[in-house]
Amino acid sequence: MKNQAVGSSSDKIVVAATRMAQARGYGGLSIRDLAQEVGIKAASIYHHFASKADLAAAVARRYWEDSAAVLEALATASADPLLSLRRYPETFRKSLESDNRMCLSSFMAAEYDDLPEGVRIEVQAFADVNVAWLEKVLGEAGIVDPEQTRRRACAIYAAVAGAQLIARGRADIALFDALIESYRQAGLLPG
Amino acid sequence: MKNQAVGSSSDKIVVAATRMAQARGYGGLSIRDLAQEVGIKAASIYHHFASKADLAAAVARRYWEDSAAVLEALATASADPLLSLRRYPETFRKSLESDNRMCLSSFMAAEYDDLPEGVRIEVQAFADVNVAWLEKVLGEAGIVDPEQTRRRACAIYAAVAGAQLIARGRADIALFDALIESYRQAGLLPG
DNA sequence: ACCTGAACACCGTTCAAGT
DNA sequence: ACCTGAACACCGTTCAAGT
Repeated sequence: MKNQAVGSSSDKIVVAATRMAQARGYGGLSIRDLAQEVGIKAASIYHHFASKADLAAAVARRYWEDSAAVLEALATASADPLLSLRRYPETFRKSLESDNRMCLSSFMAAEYDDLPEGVRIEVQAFADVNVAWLEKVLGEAGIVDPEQTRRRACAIYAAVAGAQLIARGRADIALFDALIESYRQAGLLPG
Repeated sequence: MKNQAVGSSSDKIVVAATRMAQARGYGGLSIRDLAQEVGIKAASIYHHFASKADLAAAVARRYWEDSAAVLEALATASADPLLSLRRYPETFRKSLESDNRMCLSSFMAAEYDDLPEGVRIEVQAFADVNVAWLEKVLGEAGIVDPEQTRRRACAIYAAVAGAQLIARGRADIALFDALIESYRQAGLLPG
């Protein structure tokens, strides 16, 4: 389940790199800054990861794995699928609460052109996980034409990611809340 | 109206920088690459712009000015506000059509933490222009509770930007079209 | 196994010097 | 006015050398 023992050097690197990438993206992920934060030299990072691309791929993989676990927990915690749907935007809100950070996968989607292949795959996996979860919960809720659940799941994911992006651009978490509420009023999300 | 004469060196720099920033963001905007594309040396860029921040601010300002003009033309071209609304997503689709590029303002919203103050202001102006246009056209169409037009305008802008971001992450313009169509079916955009 | 200093080829930026 | 070569302090990365 865990790829690195909690508290190990590799683990500390991944955790710090995740936070940095959520604030500055793949391009802004600085090996030298990262090393300083972990308390080692830049060259030592390469003892744990073969390259920046490898590190970022590990970071992105762990990111979607953790996200999948959070969504799973959310679905089992609230027996009512409608409540799960209602709480879905909270997973994106949490990033903004943490110093206006954003979803690593959204940031890296923007950086598509400069993304190594191995990172791209893990970034897309995050989207897959979110859409699959939404599709399942939408199906259980039965509020959408069965033939449209997947399309609606994609739409919700894209819209929530967009709300987070625009709110980050203003460092305004209240704007995120207002956007989600507008989605509900418009009928994109269940009220 | 125009800040640089068309065809001048400054103009060529801004045009090339805009395309580069739409593909690689502010951080990925390389002065050396840019100079090479324009056919001068990197140091020469600084004869036209005091710094990378100044150049990026000029780029972002021109970007929202051009965008405002395009939206104005769209509104006057189609007398029916519902038709204007229907065509609004096309303005975001065009970036994807151009080698999977994205909205400069969306990319830079992600880069919020690393954005110089002068650039931030112009980036936010783009959002303001889009929301104001949507608010006006939504009002004319009269399809939304008058007290909710501004909130709905924000929601549409955020959702369309999100659709572009997610479609770029897959280099899949058909996904953008599907997302916009889903927004219409869900009721966020008029059918 | 884990870390490091020194080096490599880059980057944005500055500046004195050219035309 | 416009451009440039050379330099500055950075960057990701490599590697031989340390423990």
